[in-house]
Amino acid sequence: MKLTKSIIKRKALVDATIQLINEDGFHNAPMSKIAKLASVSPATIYLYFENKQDLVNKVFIEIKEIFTTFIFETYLEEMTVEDGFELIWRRISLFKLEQCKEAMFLMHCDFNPIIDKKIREEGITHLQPLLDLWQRGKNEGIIKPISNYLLFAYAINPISTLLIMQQQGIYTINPSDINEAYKAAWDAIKLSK
Amino acid sequence: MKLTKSIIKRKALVDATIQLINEDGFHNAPMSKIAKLASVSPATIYLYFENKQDLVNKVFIEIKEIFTTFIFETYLEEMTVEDGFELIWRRISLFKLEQCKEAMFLMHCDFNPIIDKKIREEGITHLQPLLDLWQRGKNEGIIKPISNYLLFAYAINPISTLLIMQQQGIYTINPSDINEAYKAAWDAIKLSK
Amino acid sequence: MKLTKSIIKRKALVDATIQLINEDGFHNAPMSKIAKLASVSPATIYLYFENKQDLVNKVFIEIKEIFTTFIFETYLEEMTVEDGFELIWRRISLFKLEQCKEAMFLMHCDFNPIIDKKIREEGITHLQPLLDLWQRGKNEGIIKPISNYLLFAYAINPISTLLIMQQQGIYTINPSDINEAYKAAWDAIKLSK
Amino acid sequence: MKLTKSIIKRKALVDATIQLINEDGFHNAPMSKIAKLASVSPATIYLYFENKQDLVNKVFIEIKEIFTTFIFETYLEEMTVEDGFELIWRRISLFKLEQCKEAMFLMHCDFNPIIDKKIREEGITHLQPLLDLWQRGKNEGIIKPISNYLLFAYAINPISTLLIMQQQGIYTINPSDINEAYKAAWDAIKLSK
DNA sequence: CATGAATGAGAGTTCATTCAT
DNA sequence: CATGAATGAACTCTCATTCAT
Repeated sequence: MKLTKSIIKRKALVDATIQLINEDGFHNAPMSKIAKLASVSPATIYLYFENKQDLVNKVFIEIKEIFTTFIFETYLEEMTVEDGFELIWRRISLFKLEQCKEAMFLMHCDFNPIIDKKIREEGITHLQPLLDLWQRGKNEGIIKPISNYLLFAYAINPISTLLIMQQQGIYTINPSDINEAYKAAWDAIKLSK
Repeated sequence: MKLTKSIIKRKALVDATIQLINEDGFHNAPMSKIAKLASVSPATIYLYFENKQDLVNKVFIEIKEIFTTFIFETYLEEMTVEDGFELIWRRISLFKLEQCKEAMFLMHCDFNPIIDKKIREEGITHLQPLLDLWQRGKNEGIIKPISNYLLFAYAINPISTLLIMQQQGIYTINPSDINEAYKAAWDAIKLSK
Repeated sequence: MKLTKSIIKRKALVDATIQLINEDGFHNAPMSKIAKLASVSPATIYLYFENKQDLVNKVFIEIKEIFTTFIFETYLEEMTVEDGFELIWRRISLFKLEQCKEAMFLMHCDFNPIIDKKIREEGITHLQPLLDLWQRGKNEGIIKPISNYLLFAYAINPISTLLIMQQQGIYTINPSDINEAYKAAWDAIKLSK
Repeated sequence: MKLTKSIIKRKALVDATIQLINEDGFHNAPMSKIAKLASVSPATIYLYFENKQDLVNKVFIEIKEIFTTFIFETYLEEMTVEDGFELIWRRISLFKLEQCKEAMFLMHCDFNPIIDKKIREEGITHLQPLLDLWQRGKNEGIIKPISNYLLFAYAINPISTLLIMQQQGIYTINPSDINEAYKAAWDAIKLSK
């Protein structure tokens, strides 16, 4: 796979978009600034993307894909519910902590009306293998028989809350937090006897 | 008497700001649109607020104050840790579900760089009575001995996640969810023997 | 002559106008600022003046009248040309140095297109007694037989140049300058044998 | 070649600025009007200048430089004091009469608080060769031993007064005036035996 | 007479987008 | 493919003026 000049430029644009929207918000991330950070002309953006909306949409879709691939990369359907959940949970946390620029960008888009409604309406369907695992857990009496959205809100999203607070400079996540966070996530959704 | 008119106009501006920033984001909520929704001239905004930044800052501070007052209104320090926590938790949920415009606006501001850093840096200090309660819970061996930020992320914030998803039209919270959510919150932070 | 409340307010407005236009220029001297400095409501200005243009025009005319009255107050037509000129010259200088706010304001208006053309077209006709004196001086062979405008430019206006430079903070007029200035003025216009 | 177009547009903007500020004053010379007179979009101004203040500052500095270069272009330090002074004086007059738009603009800026203080504080230092000449004249007992600012006010600035009056339509400079003006200037500053 | 509140019109400025090269 | 120059539209904000009281 040859990395032509074009691909490099496109990548630079995607990275610049992520960085600037994270730092300054969608407003205050003008095309000219994005272009400058990517070291291209503003006009060049329009060779790769239709317009600003399309740029943000495409970046969102691509990053989300990378995220989804990453978190399920090591997951096997044969795993037990608890093992599978922990694995996925730790992959998600790993991604959010190590690729936090990308993770922050996804959260921005989830929350702000900056990407097209249609794209955002997919909701949590990209987590399908996790949803399937939870279903299995419910069937086996291991996971609470509650809505997937509740499970998501209590088991998956809190780590994002921590990340946001860290990004805002009001909290610093330290290594032991991760284990404690996992414990809390599991306690929140597991069915106690 | 003379103040009445002013107060009405100011209130209309605050409401318009909340609604438009919720719907369209800070960008795409131009002063002219805010003015029109509040049925005043754009110039009138500047009689009540110094500029757009000041408008958003002030709305944030005022709504946050209303929120904080509301959630602790019925709380008494004599309550047991578990009773106190449940009470506060339910007041928070009640506010977020019934005054969801205001709640959404607060979340917008917590996440986006649209209000001044100094104001946002207060973090979760406005929840002081809850933090004190948690401290008591930790001392009594009832609450997990983990960071308040972790407790917040797992016990308080998930309800916001649900609200956002509902606002986005991808989920509808139903009455039984609230009880299940409370159970999950408590399971996540309580110290099991 | 009773100083009613009205007259006091009008005077305050005139003074405020002079001060603000001197300090900040016509632009940057908004009606609201003028009103505030005069301690009245913006609306009150319109009880005394038709609009901003009218305000500036009237202030100009009134100050110019005060100036003209002052500089000829002690002049007698029986004086010799040289005595009469020196007397008027020194009265002009005295006014410009001691009532320099008012003097600066007149200069502003002479130079800027801020007062109505018709009013400014009067030119130097308000100096009629001086022009008459110069005519006498020309007839008597004491003053150079050149245009009154030239005489004005060389004998009267330079003191304004000094005042402006002082106001700008690039020069400080000291007492001996006045005598030297008078000497230069006289040398410039007197007819040498 | 590529720069040509830019230089043309920039020049048009500078000219438009001079003309409009002369005619209407700093106030009443809105960017939109300047743009229209220069036949460009308002936004284009901001490609060449940071803002309105910067535009006026830069125009002032550039015109002043042209003026200074012009008036000393034919001057030689070997000249006698009287010859040198007459030469410079006549170059100054020539510039003010023939490039009167530019000359008027410089006067506007000298008088009004429309350019930055720092730039205006240079005062008459741009006339250094003339100031040196005057010093020589004082040493040789040819020029009155008085402040350079007095010399400036009486020998150099009066021609501006005439120009202003002409611009205002209340006087018309005729050719013989120039010689008479020079005579008056010299009489005002030369030391009589 | 006097006012504080209100505003329409227009100021300076920015920005997503286009186009000649 | 890539660009710098250019722009119309829209933004935030100001101000001379008015009006209900």
